[in-house]
Amino acid sequence: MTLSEEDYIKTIYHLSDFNSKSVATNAIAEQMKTKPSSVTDMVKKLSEKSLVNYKKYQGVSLSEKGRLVALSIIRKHRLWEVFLVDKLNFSWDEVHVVAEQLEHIKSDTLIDKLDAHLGYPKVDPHGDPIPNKDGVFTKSVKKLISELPVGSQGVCVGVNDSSAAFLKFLDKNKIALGDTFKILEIEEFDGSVTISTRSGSISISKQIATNLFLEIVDEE
Amino acid sequence: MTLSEEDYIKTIYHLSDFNSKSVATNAIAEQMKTKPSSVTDMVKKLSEKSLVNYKKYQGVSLSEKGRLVALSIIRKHRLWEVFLVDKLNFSWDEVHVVAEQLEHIKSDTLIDKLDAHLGYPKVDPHGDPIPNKDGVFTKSVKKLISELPVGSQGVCVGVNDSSAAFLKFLDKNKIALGDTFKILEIEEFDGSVTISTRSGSISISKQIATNLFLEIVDEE
DNA sequence: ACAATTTTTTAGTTTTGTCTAAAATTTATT
DNA sequence: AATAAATTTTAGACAAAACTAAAAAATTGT
Ligand SMILES: [Mn+2]
Ligand SMILES: [Mn+2]
Ligand SMILES: [Mn+2]
Ligand SMILES: [Mn+2]
Repeated sequence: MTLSEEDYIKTIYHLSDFNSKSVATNAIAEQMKTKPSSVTDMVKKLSEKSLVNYKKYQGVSLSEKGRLVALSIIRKHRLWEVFLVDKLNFSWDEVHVVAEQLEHIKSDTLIDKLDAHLGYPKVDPHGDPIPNKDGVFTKSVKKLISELPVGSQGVCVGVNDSSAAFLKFLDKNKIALGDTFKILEIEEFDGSVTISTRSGSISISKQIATNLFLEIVDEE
Repeated sequence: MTLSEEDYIKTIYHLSDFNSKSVATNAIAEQMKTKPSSVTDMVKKLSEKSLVNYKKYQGVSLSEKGRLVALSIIRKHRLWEVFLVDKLNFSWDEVHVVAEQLEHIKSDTLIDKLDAHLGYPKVDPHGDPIPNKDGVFTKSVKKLISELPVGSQGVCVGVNDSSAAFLKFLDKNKIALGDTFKILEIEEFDGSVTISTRSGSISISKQIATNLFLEIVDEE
């Protein structure tokens, strides 16, 4: 597998919503910052290798083989992210770009030994689950703050938007993975939400509420 | 810089004997397992970027700029080798192939933090020095066992041949970096050398003697 | 010195992944 | 249902990095 093929497979996986549903050529092109005609060429090639299911004008979906390739790349990406944060003291908003490169290093031994060295982590620094060698991972029952009713309580376990800008914003506002939040009030007018934290209660905008995942502890 | 350009620069550096002397097209082709015509094409390209000095039919040498690029790649290669051995428990004969990939990861922050994490090592697992950020490194005064007279004593600090086969041979014969050896006898007939180790004295063939470096402690 | 050999370069292809422009197909609108 | 708009594919071209075959230059042997 070439680096480029791997990037296409990963993009198709993410756009198909972990659901192996059909993805549009234009969507892939936009995500990969390339042209639709280039996507068509590559999709044909991936189809030849039976990594994707493809019929002209019908969109593309990952085959089971392709899904396993995607999960193996995602496993590597997330393990490297854990390494960068836990061992090299990167902050969680810096690791993604470096992991984009490291995920393409080819060595099964390397990734096994890295996994062991990190103590077999289950999630990456953004709260996303790390698949095992066979592509199996536990999809946690997490919900966006914006989807929860007043009174819900849970542990912050992930972000929807993992851009450096958003992650920096969270750091500045002392919101971190592992924090426990309770929904105190939802403002109908603008969708902003008041939540309680250890250090008191704060109000977060609707935009923030739609980008933070809680793992529900208690739903009164 | 592309991955391929980096590999050419590194090869030219090694073939020029760390000496910026002129290297033959055929030598590069052989080392890189490619054809001389491909080398000529690439050398022209590197010359355009003033990474090498090149005149038709005159061979090629690294410019100062090219030398610094080479040292930066070698720095990365050797730091990753230390990481693989010290942190991930690779054995020293397995690390080279993986480091060949890792050396191309582009992130200054990454390599700085890796260096710190490893405790700023001075040499890699094969005894080769690690250049600092500015390309400065201490060239140790090491000599091949085959070049030393009877009575010499020194610490084993490096290998000339770093193939997996040779490194495995050393492990099997309980020869490791850091061991102290003394030259007891040199057999004129076949060039084999008897050396004393902690565990007794052993005889090594001429071929081994020309591939092990000692840092001289005492030369009687 | 000059012919033979070796080394190096040039010229012309190939493969991978990209692009633009145009054609084909599907989807949306009246 | 017909037309307009958007999406997708095809056709043809290009840059990077490799190759083969042939030409040019340098080196070696007599
Ligand atoms: Mn990431
Ligand atoms: Mn992540
Ligand atoms: Mn090495
Ligand atoms: Mn080494």
